[in-house]
Order: sequence, then C-alpha cells, then structure tokens
Amino acid sequence: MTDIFQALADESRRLLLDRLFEKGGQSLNDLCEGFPMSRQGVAKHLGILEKANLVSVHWQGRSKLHYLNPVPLADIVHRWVGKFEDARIDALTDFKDQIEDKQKPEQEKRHA
Amino acid sequence: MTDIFQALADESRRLLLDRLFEKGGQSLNDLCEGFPMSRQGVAKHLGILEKANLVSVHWQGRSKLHYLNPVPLADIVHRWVGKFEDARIDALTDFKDQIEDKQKPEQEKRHA
DNA sequence: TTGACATGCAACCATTTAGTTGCATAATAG
DNA sequence: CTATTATGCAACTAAATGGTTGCATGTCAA
Repeated sequence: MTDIFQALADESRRLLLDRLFEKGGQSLNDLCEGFPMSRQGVAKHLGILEKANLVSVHWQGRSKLHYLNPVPLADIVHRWVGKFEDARIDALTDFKDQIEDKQKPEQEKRHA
Repeated sequence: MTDIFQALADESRRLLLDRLFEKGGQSLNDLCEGFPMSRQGVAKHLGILEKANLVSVHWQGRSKLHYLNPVPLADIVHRWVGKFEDARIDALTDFKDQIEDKQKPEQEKRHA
C-alpha cells in the first residue's frame, strides 16, 4: 500500500488515471497504446496506482483489466478542508457507496 | 507555479499544511519550531507550497506570515470525479469565494 | 550606525525515482 | 506439444528530489 500522494505525483500516472476515467476495464496492452513509454514502464506505473488503491484490477483469463477507483481522492481534500466546511464535504464523500458498487463491472455506464 | 500534485507528494510538506490548517499566519521560524529539519529545509518546502498556490503569504515587517489555501485541493478531485457526480462536487467548490476572503486576515476564526 | 533577527539564494550530496532492457512465467490457439 | 500472447520480476542508468551548509540581504531596536 504505497502513498496515494506519491502515486499522484507523476504526470504519466495521472494520464493513466485519465484513460481509465474515460474507459474502465482496459488491459495493460490497451493502456500502452499510444503511450510514449515501454510496456514495462506502464506496468510499473499501474502497479504503483494499484498499491495506492487508485486502480483496482480484475483478471479475465490471461488479461488483467484495470479500473479507476476514485474513492481515495475524496480523502485527500478531507484532510485539509474537513473541519472547515464539514457539512458540504460530507456531500462529497456520500457517493462512496455508489462508487464501490461500480468497481468490477464494465463501467461504461459512467458516461452513457 | 509548480505542480500541486508534486507539492503534495512530500510528507514534510503535508505536515506543514497540517500546521497551517491548525493555525494560520505563522512565520517561517514559527513553523520551524519542533520540525526535524533545518530552517532552510522548511523554507524550501514552503517555497514549493507557495508556488503550487497551496500557501499564500503576507508580509508584516520583517516577518513573512503563511496561510493555507485549500482551494486548489478541490480541483484535484474534480479531475477524476468531476463528470461523475458533478452536482455534488459543485457544492464543494462553492466555498471558494468564502475562502478567498480569508486570505490575509488573522484567520483564527476558522475554528472559533 | 551597530547589532540582532528573519528570510533568501546557491552550491553541494545522498537517496529516490522514472524509465530502460532482458529474461521468466502463465494462459490461450492451433 | 508448440506458438503466441499477456503479464511479472530484476538489474541498471540518468535525472529529480530532499536535505544540508555557508553566505547575503533586508528590517527592527537601541
């Protein structure tokens, strides 16, 4: 379980999150497509994101499918604005439950 | 203007934000107190936080007073959960205006 | 003006980290 | 079983980063 802040510190990893945000369930090779980096480079980044719990995976045969997990992101803000405007931030963390339901499925419903 | 993600990647900087979250308007020397690092080390971190717009400053005589600016934090979440549950996140960004008013004053009102 | 206090700048060093290449392992297709 | 496809592990290199020390600049008090 690596640090979420450190996981987000790299632009390549943020771009990978962008890709998974656009479309969940992509394999390593999918994510390598058009990415200016070797396959192992991407795999390394995905591993870091995984350990930080920002990406969850789902094996399907010999393919490892990746999904964005936005939940821990809310906690970041919570650290420094929590006491500040708690009532409103609580609205933010509300959708934790909804998100957790969408973890493994095909996820395209996100921008249907 | 350095990267906000990179600014948050270091634990020392996060602790400095914690301190400024607890009490705004602290000088460099104030923040050095009890911090396991040289004064210049702290100054370097504060400089990075400043350039990332997470800390704003206010000169008073020969003292530079530091204040936490939590606004950019909301944008982090917005990047990956924005389209997702926009209505609710909007509630989060609502208090931008309120925060911007509190930039220079003594700020203890925060947890009055 | 002198001295003390508060911050700023720059060079330097040790460690971490992003990326590479090469090889190993596991599962599907024929 | 053999090929191919998809991922995993390890060693290595170049660059970025966190922290240090030393000195410079600017402000307040006497």
